[in-house]
Amino acid sequence: MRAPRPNRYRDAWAGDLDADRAGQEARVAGWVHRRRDHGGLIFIDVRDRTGILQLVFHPESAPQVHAEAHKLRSEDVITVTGEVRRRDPENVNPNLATGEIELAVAALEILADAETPPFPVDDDGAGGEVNEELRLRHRPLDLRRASMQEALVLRHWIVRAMRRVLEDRNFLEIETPYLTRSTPEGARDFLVPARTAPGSFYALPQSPQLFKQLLMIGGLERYYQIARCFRDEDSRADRLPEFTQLDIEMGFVEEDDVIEMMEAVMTAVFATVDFPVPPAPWPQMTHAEAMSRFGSDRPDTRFGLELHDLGGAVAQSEFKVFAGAIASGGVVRGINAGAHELPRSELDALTDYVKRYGAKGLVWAFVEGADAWRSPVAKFLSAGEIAEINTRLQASEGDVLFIVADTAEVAAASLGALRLELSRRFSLVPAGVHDVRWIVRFPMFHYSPDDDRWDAEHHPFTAPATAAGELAGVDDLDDPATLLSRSYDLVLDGNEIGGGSIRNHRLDVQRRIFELIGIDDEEAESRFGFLLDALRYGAPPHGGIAMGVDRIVALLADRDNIREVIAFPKATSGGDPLTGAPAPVDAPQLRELGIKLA
RNA sequence: GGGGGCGUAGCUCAGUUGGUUAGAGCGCCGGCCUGUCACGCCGGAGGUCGCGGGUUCGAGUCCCGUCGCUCCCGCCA
Repeated sequence: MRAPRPNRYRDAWAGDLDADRAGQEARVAGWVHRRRDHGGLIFIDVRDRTGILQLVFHPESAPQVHAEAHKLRSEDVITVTGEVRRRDPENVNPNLATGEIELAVAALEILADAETPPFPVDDDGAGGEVNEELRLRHRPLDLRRASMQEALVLRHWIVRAMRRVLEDRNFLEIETPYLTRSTPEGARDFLVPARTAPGSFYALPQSPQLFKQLLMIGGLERYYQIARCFRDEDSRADRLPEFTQLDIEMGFVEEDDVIEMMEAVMTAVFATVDFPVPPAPWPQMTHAEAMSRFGSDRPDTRFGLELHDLGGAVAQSEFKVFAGAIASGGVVRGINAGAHELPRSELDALTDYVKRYGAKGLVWAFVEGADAWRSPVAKFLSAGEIAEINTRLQASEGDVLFIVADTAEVAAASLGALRLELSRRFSLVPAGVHDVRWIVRFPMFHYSPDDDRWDAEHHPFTAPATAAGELAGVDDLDDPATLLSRSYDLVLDGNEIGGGSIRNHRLDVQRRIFELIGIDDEEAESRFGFLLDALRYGAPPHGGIAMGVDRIVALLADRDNIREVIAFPKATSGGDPLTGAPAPVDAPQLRELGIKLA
């Protein structure tokens, strides 16, 4: 790291000093990381952003300073001046970057006392993980920990790599509004009451989607933005109400143009942090294939255990669970988990596991021969049926099979989740192996039984594709069930890290899509009139993508939670333990906004 | 909205079948210590067992409720 401009507090970073400075005077500043007070000699580890440096206080050479150093405690803020000394060989600490040197302190100034911290600030101390709410409540202290500093530094380098590639390719960084218009559909909006229009509200953007399309229509081809997005939905380990996207849109492009651009961006990101992935171009798998082989639209393809259809083998079976599922339009699908012996308790646990995804049950079977099983359902199946299932699952003696009979959606969701659970139990993902791939051609619509209508799978601004993969015109849009979209998601090791699509630049197609999802002309005009207007005056073909910055950083930093790579995250509940947000506001504030609490 | 896990000292945790004065490691405070680096040794302080109610002769432990954190399902165009 570049040396700091010398000032009253320091002329060197603690973690940067090395033997080249031996014999010279240096001034460093930082926090007391740890003290080892021998009564005579006192050792203090001082810590700044760059690392740790050992200070030595000698009683003879600087008695007053030595006496002062007795008072130092964890997290006190100090600045010291002294001579950089090479350590004797037997005193070198190989675990410390600055372990070959130390600073013999001649002058000490305590800049701030610290109360005893509520939790240890060092990562390598004894004890386990500190309660996360406590960490968030004292986030400034928590941020001093090496693991948090590393994560935020990594985040900086990742975003920097993204910007560099985009700037090399003539992208413009443009900001879009945070106070915007609510367009319900999709996630719940965060609302902001408008003082100047009582009863009316701004909404915080769920994404800059419409604005970036308007930028393309505005001729500002090639836009990007590191954009904060807001969705008022429940949190998860990889999902918070407030999150960051790398948002991109390009004019005069098709799928391949966006994909090639993003492969360049992500290749730079992976290289920056030495994350080993296969070289681009990355494989493209259709959504249909992903669902059928892996039961997921973000498949982890680093291990097998693929799903296989067994419907043909059991449609006529005496076993009503299987035959009935087929008869009522469902499916019977299974996976071969390989040769494993599982106790009944684990089989029961796996059954409970798939029930979370809506499955009514889980059929398990241990293969004992070409047409023989040990299984609770073996007696309901003919030898021929068992043999056919074994063949379809490529099963051999000793393998354990899992089968679900249900609707296509439930079978995919439960077996897709089961395969991931089994991969954890059996440690099936090889260490150090990573997989990046595109999932393309999502269905344009999905049917929502609750609302009895078709909803956009991605969003209603996505361009439809015919089954042949052609750009669809209005005439092709009559059967929502069969329509695909010109969309693409980027998946890393089974995690969706980004997604986008080619958009509708033709007014007639856009209107037809609104119609198909139950938005009539009047409603479309009132809610999206500004977009439809813009489409009237010459919109270029355009498309783009949005990447989940928090997720990308968490995966590359090997954290299992995006809160670990965000400086000031919300807790799972949506609250902020640091500031206490959300919090009640004064009555006058509410009055001014024309709001009366129920 | 639903399900699982957790909540005991400043931190991380243990606490058996309900039974004497609730423990450990780290941290903290005091003393000793001149080559440590998770320094060492000796001594000490520190508890609303998340909160409220109930059962019981007796509750950290059992029951009901509630709050907080967390993971998951729903939700997330």
